[in-house]
Amino acid sequence: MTTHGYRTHDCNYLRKIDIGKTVTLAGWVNVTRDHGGVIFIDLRDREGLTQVVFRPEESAELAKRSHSLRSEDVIQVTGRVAPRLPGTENPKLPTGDIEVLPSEMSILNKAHDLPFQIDTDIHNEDLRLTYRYFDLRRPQLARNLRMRHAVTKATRDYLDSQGFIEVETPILSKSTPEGARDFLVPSRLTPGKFYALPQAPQQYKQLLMVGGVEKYFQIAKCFRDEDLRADRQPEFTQIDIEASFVRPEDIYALTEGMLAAIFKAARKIDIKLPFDRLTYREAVGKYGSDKPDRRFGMELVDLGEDFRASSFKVFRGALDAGGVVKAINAKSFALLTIGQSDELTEIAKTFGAKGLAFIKVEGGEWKSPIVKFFSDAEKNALKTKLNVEEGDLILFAADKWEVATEVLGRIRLRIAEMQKLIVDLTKLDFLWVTDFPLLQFSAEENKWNAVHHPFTRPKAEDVALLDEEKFSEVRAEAYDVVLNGVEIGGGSIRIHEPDLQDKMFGVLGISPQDRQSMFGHLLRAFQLGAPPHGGIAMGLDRLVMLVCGEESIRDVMAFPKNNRGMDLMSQSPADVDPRQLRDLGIKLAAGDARAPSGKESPPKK
RNA sequence: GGAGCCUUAGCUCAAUUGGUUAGAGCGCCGCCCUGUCACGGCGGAGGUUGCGGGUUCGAGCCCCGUAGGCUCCGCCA
Repeated sequence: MTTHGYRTHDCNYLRKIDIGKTVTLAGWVNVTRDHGGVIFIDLRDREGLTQVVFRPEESAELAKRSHSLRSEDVIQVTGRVAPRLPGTENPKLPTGDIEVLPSEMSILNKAHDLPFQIDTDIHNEDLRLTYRYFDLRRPQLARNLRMRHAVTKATRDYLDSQGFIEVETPILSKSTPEGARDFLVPSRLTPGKFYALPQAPQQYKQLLMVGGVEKYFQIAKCFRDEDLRADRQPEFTQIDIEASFVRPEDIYALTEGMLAAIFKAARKIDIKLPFDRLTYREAVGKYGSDKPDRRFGMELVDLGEDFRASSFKVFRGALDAGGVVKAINAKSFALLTIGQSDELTEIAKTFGAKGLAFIKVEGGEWKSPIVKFFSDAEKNALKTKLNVEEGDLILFAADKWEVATEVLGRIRLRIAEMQKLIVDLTKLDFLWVTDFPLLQFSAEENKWNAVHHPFTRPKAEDVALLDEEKFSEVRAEAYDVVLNGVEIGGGSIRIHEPDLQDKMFGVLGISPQDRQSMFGHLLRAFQLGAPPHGGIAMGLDRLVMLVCGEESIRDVMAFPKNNRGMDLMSQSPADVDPRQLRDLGIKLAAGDARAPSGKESPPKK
């Protein structure tokens, strides 16, 4: 970018070759080193640092004024590029061979008392979020923003190269019954009615396929009114992709190519293609999770065959009831603390186990309350299958498949944290999880819900099961892409036939009237020449988080909200003027909502 | 809705496990310092230990409650 007046170069530009030039720089005072006589300033802009030196013998007046400079003042200096005195060069700085001797200096903006220092660690996230615009100057956040840009740019470039076009879809949209709670927007022009902010552009992207777009993508804002987490914000961004006349293989190849382009652009690394694939049954059976972290071992081992006729009632009973017996071997963890042991038991109970059976191998002995019930054959089976050695801790779960796998999966992850098993933090383990179940029974609602969403296609060979009402066995043409135990994207091939879609709505317990009022447009669209189609949505925030090595998506968003969904900087959500509510035909319920309390914010103009 | 951890100066943290006047570094203010690069030196200001209650001769520390923050479960793909 050319600059007119404010500066001639950025703060990471000048080198030896520029010595003698007269330049103008502008930026923030990073640090001052005031020697009483000579004063050094590290001037910072987003590109880097340049040392500026004020010397009384060059300009007494300037040197005097420079004493008042403090960190984060914004200044502009014009001066001569000079070599540093021999022996005072700074090899740590790219500009460390030179310095600027100003003949002019103006303070563009004075920084008053700082809420915290830019160059020190700060853990008070409350304070950081309140002064987010200030926190963004810290190198780490500045880097994250640029990394995010590199990711979205690589995404757009790659998808463009594959013939995809970016299409925007509405933010003011329609509430749908399935999925997360919607954010609602009252309509002034149709009082009493509401828009909903989109949880994802799902229906729109399918309708774009009906519209003949064939290859669509969008870097799309999505909104879900649910509780927050380190990796969940009420508004977040998806890389949303949909294509016509595709099979899962097409989506896999496209996604892998895109991720390769992203990691190449952002991190200059080549990721290994193609990704491994696990079915949902394999992933959960082996790792106790549908988003397995395979950067460490400790896999779940199935012991059903070995204990089918066991005299140990707990195991035998679980198997007789159609359940499973599984175990993990936490290598060299026999000496865990009481606290750790209690915590693991607590996890087991939280996720539905009655208890947590264990064997500690100490001094050549199997220390365990249950081992006395095992036959020699059973012990030998354990020893072989679990590779039991001195110092190991074996943990068992005997329950329904779903419970036993989840319990051990959660414990596996916690033990990996306790033992710090993930040593290589640069490792990237991508994989596909395929063949998800289509439906899941909700005991709470006493009905079947879509695991993915209601538009997901059942696998062709499982459609018959749908008619037989064997809902738990129906697999979906759906897939997730997982990186290091984090689900970074998911998608499916969709239903494009009105009768199949209608059948699906029926299974989900949506009445014929509701189908028409809520999805009539979609069903009609499917009667006007709908191509087979499918796609995927990638969680951009989570992806960038992993690219940056961060542990929270808040650190890769410019202006995130805190745990309670509040923006501490702008103090939103906030009261609104009563007139705004009146225009919308909204009355706050007395007592419940924090209705007008006398102390209101002044009316907006 | 539930569980865990946390809350001491503007920031990051200490406080000998219940003992006299709550300290340090950075930052801030003042003075000194002409080659530093986390410059240095001397001095100073800055605290209702989140808030409320209790136990005790005595509480930053123990107990109860409460607020806020973060992490997790529920919830959410």
